[in-house]
Parts: sequence; C-alpha cells; structure tokens
Amino acid sequence: MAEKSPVAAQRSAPRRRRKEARPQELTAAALSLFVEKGFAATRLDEVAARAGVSKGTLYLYFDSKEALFKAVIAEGVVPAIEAGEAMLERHADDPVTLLRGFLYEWWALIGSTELGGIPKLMMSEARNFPEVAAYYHETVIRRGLRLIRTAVQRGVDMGVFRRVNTELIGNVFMAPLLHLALWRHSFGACCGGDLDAQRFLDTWFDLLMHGLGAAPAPREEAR
Amino acid sequence: MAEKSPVAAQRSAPRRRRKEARPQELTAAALSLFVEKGFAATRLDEVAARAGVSKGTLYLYFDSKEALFKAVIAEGVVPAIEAGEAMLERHADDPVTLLRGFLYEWWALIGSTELGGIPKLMMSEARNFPEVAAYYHETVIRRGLRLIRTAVQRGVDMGVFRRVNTELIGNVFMAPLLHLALWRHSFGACCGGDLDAQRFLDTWFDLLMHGLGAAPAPREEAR
Amino acid sequence: MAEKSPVAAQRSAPRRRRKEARPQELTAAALSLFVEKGFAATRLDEVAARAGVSKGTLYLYFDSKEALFKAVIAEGVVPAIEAGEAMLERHADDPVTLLRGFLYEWWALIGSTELGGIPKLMMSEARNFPEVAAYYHETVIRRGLRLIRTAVQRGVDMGVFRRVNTELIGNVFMAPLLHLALWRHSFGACCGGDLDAQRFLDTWFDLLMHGLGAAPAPREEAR
Amino acid sequence: MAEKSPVAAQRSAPRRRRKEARPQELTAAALSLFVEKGFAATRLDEVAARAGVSKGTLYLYFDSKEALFKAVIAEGVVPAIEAGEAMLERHADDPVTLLRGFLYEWWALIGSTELGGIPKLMMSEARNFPEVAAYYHETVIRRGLRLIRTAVQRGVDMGVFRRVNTELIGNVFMAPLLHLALWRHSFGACCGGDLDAQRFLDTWFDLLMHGLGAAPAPREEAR
DNA sequence: GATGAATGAGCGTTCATTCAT
DNA sequence: TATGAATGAACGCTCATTCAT
Repeated sequence: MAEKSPVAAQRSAPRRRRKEARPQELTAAALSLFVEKGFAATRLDEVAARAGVSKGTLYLYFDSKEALFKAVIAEGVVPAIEAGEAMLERHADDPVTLLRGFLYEWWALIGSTELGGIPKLMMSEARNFPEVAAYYHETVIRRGLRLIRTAVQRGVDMGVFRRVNTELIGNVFMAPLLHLALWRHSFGACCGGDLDAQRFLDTWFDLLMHGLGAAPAPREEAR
Repeated sequence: MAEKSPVAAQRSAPRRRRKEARPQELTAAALSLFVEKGFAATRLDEVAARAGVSKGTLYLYFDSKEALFKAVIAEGVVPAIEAGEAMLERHADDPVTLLRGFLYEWWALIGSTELGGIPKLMMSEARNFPEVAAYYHETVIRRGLRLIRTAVQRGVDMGVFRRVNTELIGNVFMAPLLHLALWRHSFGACCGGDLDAQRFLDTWFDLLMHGLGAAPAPREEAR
Repeated sequence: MAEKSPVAAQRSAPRRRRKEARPQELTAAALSLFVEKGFAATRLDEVAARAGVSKGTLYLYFDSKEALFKAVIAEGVVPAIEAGEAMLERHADDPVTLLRGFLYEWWALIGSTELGGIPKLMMSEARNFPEVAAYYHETVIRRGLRLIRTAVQRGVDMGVFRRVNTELIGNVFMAPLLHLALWRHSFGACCGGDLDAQRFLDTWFDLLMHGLGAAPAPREEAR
Repeated sequence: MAEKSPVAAQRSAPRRRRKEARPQELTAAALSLFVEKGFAATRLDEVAARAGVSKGTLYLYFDSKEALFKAVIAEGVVPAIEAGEAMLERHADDPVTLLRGFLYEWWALIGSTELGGIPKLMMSEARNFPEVAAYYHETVIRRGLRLIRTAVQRGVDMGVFRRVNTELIGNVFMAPLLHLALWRHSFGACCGGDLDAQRFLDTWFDLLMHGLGAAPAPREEAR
C-alpha cells in the first residue's frame, strides 16, 4: 500500500522476480514430464515436485491440468516460430544455404533442445486436444511448411533445383527432422538405440540436395 | 492358447471360432483406442464396450491393462514382419523396384491399415514400457532397417545408385512413411489437415530416387 | 444370457434385491448425515461408511454428490405428500378433526421420523440448490399449504371457525410444527434442551383452536 | 482490544475508527455469507473479498474460521438481547401491548435486519458447534422464552388472557416469527416465493390474541 | 497492520482390478 | 465362460492456514 507510488512501483525484487518466472519454471517442468510419460500419465504432483513447488502452487498459475498443457504448447511455440523466421531472413538469397540453415539450425535450436519434445507431445495428444492441435497446426506447422516451400520454390525458380512438386515438399523435408526428434524422446531415451544426430542430418541433407538436383552442380564445377 | 489336442479342437465350429477370435477382437478394439487416445487415457470400459463384451471379460484373456498393451503390440508386430519379408522375396533382384515395393506396399499393407497406428502408439509409450519398446525395436525396427539398408547397398553395389552412406539410410527412408502414418492418427484425424497419401508417397519416392542418383531425368539432362 | 426368457426373468434373488435396495440405503444414510452436519460438511466417505459400502459404490448409483442430494430430497418427498393426501381424504367432513389430524399425524408420520430432518436440510441448502428448492416448493410446500387452507376455509364456511384471513393460515399452522422438527435436529440434538413434543403440540393445537374460534363451542356444550 | 491507555487511545481519529471497526466489518461480511451459503460452503476468500480486505487480514483478527463463526454469533447476540430487554421496559404494564411489541419489534429490529439470518445459521450449525449452540441457547433463547412466558403469565394473572399452559407458550409464540426469518433466508431468497411479512405478522397476532382469549371480537359476540 | 504467494491436508471423482453369481 | 456389482488406491482440485515481505 505504501509503495504504490509510480516511482517505487517495483516491489521487493527477489520475490517479484520469482513470481514472474514461476509460470515458465512450471511449464518447463510440465513439458519434460509430458514428453516423457504423456499427458495423462503425468501426475501434477510430479510436475510440482520437479519444479520445486507444492501441488497447490500450480493452481495459482493455471486453472487446470488442461490449461497447463495449453500453456506448455503455447509457450514452446513462440520461440520456435521466431527462430524459424530469423533463419529465413538470415539466408534469404541462397536456397541451398537456406535449406541447410533450416535443417541444421532447426536441430540446433529446437530439435536438440527441450523444445524438441513438443512434436512428440503434440502428435500423442492431438486427438485429445483438438483445439490445441488446431492452434499448433495453424501457428507452427502451416507457417513452417510455407517457409520451406518458399525456399524450395525459390531454388527451382533460380534454376538451382530441378523442377519438383513443391506442394508437399515441406512435409517431406521435415519428416526426417521430426523423426529424429521423436526418436530421441521415445526409443532413443529407453533402449539405448540412439541415433547419431549429426550423421543422420548429414545423410538426409546429402540425399535431399541430390534429390533436388542441386548436388551435381558442384561436381561439374569440380570437373 | 494352441495347446488343445487336435481331437478336442474340433468342437462346434461357430462357437469355437468365436472363442478363439476373442483375444484378437479385444486387441483390435484396444489398438484403435490406444492409438486414438493414448494408453493412459483409454479406459478398459471403452475397450470392452467397443469389443462388445463386459469389462470383466477382458480379465479372462489379459492379466492387466499393461498385459493388454503388450498383446496389442505383439500381435501387431507379427503381420508387420511377415509382410516385410514377403516384400523382400517378391522384389529380390531389382533395387529400384525393391524400394518402390517397400514404400508403396508398406503403406498399402501397414501404414494405411489399422496397423498404421502402432508407430504412434509405440512412440508415445516407449518410455513408459521400455521392455515392450526394446522388443519392438529388436523385432521390428532393426529388422526393417536392415532390409532397407540391404536393398540400397545392393543398388550401390550394382551401380544403380550412387555411393551414399548406407548406415542411416534406412531411418531416412522410413521417416516420411512413419510421418505419414503418425500424421493420419494425430493432426489428420482432428484438424482436417489430412495429407494426400498418394501424392506424398510419389513426392517422396521421386525425391529419393533422384537423391540416390537412380532417376532417369537427371541422367537425360546429363547427356 | 440363458435366463433371459420372460419366465425366468428374475435373476438370483439376494443379489438382485440388494441391487434394488441399494439406492434407498444410500439416500437414507445420506439424509441422516446431511441433516446432522449439513451438505457441505458431510463427506462421502462418511455416507458410504454409514451405508456399509465403499466410496466408489456411491458412484454406481449417483453421478455426483449433488445428484445424491437431489435424490435424498426427491425420495423423501413422495411419502410425505402421499401421507398428507391420505389424511385429507380420511377426515374430509370435520374441519376440527381434519386439522387435528394434520397436526398430530404430520408429527407422527413425518416430523418425528427420519423425514423430519428434511425441512432443516432444505432450509439450510435452499439457496445453494435453487432448482431443488423450487421443486420442493412446488411439490411439497405449495401443496401442503393448500391442504391446510382448504381445511380452514371449509371450517369457516361451515361456521365452525370464525372468519379469519385464510391467505397465510397455512404458513402459520405449519410454523410451530416445522419449528419442532427443526429444533429436534438442531438444539434438541446437541444441547439437551429438547422440547416435549406432545405438550408442544397440545399447546399449539389448543391455542390454534381457540384462535380460530372453535374451542368455546365444546365448552358451551360442557355447561 | 480495549486495553489501550486512554492517552494513546486518542490517535488520529479516522484511522482509529477504521481499525476498531474492522472486526465488525469482517463479521458482518461473514454473517451474510454464512447465512447465504452455510458455514462450510463459505470460503474465507469470499468473506475477505466482501469485506474488502485480503484473506490474510482475516487472521489478524480471528484465529480460525471457527473463531470467526463464534465471533459472528457472539456479536449478533448482544444487540438481540439488548433489543429484547429494551422492549420489555418500554411495554411493561399491558400484556397485550407487550406481546404486540415483542412481535412487531422483534421483526423490525431483528428479524428483518441482518441479524435475522442468525436463527438460520444457528439452526444449521448447532450440531457442528455444540458449545456455540449451548451459549446461544443459554444467552438468547432461554432468556427470550422467559420474557414471553412472563408476559403471558402476567396476562393470565390479570385476567386478560384465558388460562393457558404457559410452559411452552414462548416456543409457540416465537415459532412463526422464526419461520418468517428462516423463510426469508431460504426459499424467500431463491424461489421468488417470498412471504408478505406484515400480513403474516398480522395474521399471526390476530390468531394469537384470539387464541389467548384476548381479542375484542369474540368478547363482543359473547355479550 | 496488511498483503498475497505458498502450502498441504483433504475431498470429490475415476478407474483398474476382483469376485460372487 | 461371462457378467457387472463392488472395491480402494490414486488423482485433480480446493481452501483454510501460514509467513516472508
């Protein structure tokens, strides 16, 4: 009451910072558990414990378990999109570099981080949470696919790539990346059968470039 | 299960057929529900209802919900393997035909059928059922990957494909197929954003063949 | 399945009878606890324990605690009404006897029995369950008040009672009866300050008859 | 509470008044909510919100929810008693006027005010708070009943009323008044079926006076 | 004195599992 | 073999209570 003057508007710093950081601490804990065990099999006790708070505290920030799920997705999605758009701008002119950037940076910034669990989570729960799935589809998937299609189309137009059907090229492009992320959070995490991410990405990029007809060019120069 | 003496086995046919078919009717109902809602979110009530039996009847055939899960996987795995091996024998000599066969027949016989839900189910639950995942990994995945690697290697050896790193080619090959199956049972089933399977497969096979250096078009340009 | 013939339609008797009697055992246990402690303060554990079943069993018969509350009221109300209407028919011609019957029989059949707790319960919870209150008001209260007003009006028309305002006479008539029932389940049950029901009823009936101008007559006959 | 020295007591007036008024603002908020929803169903959040303070503030004045309940009753009881005694002194000599005063003034000063909710609250919670009920019984009920019995007895002794059994006359006298107050806070507040208080009181007083043999009309007929 | 973030015990509800029929 | 009534452990959620600020 006394500190409400516009000047001294900030309350005691540590408490305040905690209050503001809490939701992200909670969604981070929830994300890792949802990815690990699935939404239904994750108990809120565990989420709270992993975040280092009590069960009741969750309800200070989220109305329900479902609301927590939505927040997990919504919060994980924003960085993913921003990262993607940043990539597009960085390598605007060179299609090969652009696709290489999408591929390796997606893995570096998303696939290999905590966010890499979101595809598994969304695939597992899409049918149980159609609205969230629709939001994710609209906000992340469509937008991401368009980025890739644009990049490929640009390469085709520039004569760097052969003429391919670009309609579904985004899905094809992403499929191995998502597979890698899904694998990491399923078989890779339980059976020791982990994939070597770098070699997998290299194999895929090599095959993709040849498949788009972009690989022979360097070789011809090499003749 | 099959230990009945040949003599006693010839009881009244229709009744008998019903009794023997029961477990498969139950696992079929369970599979579709597990795929739809996930293992944890599926109630045994629902499984029983979909199979047209009472809840207690489930326990005549399966000791627990987890046992039912294992049976669902185990039962789905056998046809998958047999189908895969049949493919290999049918198209043994021609690597291109072999890969085309794997791709389109996998989709026709597995991906597009009820069995196509198993990848989603296994991915979602692998960490909750490590033994089942290990069994699946050993029995289905490794074996399937070896099939593909063998086929590609044969193509390389025959000079039909360019020299590619065949170590992870199986994973790359399967990724879009699995992606298609996963999609069908997640976003495709809830957001109307279904993928056109045929065009997707065509796009992928075209890209793959070019990527392996086996497609005619680039060769013609190379003339 | 075999016994489904119309003849042998009754299943094994003891189990079946139990199944049919259960809801009433449960509502009886719930009524006494709701009356004793109030709806909100009553735990379903207690209800189940008092009925001799487990907590889960409650949910085989009632969808929720609120549904149980509604059932308690609905079930308690039917006998009350039927008893009231039976009285009216038994003593149709003599207003004094009719009112005496209402008064003493209401107490004997309702007020002093388990049903006597319903007024306390309904008064306490009316605002929390408006639909139930509306149902009770329509089904029990209005109907009961009309019975009494009819009886008094008949007495006035016959010249047995003086001309009184019959509009609210039903409420006045019932007030001491309800007070007695309420008392029994509040102060009477906790502070030892129990009321002597017979003397209370006698006092009230005596006052009422004199108030309606019906008492002097017998005395005059006695002169 | 009142142990502050007379000197220190004269601090800044408006602030002081606020601080001293706090407990009563809190009990007033609590009373209305307890009456509305019952003790158990009332959340301290709501009480605090209605009083315009934070939830923690409640605990500066009351040790627990139960202590708040006791304070609500204790605080409501003092005005009730003082009002009752004031009535007795005002109409000491004439029994009819005395009873009329009790009746109409009880309604005016208690029944129709915020205090009119206390009977409902006490009836509902008597068995959950036996000590409070005992205190209330001793402090309010017995004393009130004695007042009325004394008044009626005086009327009988003076020959104004006929000889009635005065033992339970207080309970009978109060029953319709309490019924009216209870009704207002139960059905009257939720089903639109409100009672017309004035007509109800008139009907009751008319019936009562005739019942006690004190009404003019019968006497005139008797001439 | 006043706040409101945090707690954790407890309740309503669900559901895998059992068992008498 | 098949049923479905019954169970009870466990989970989501609430809310009285505490305490650092």
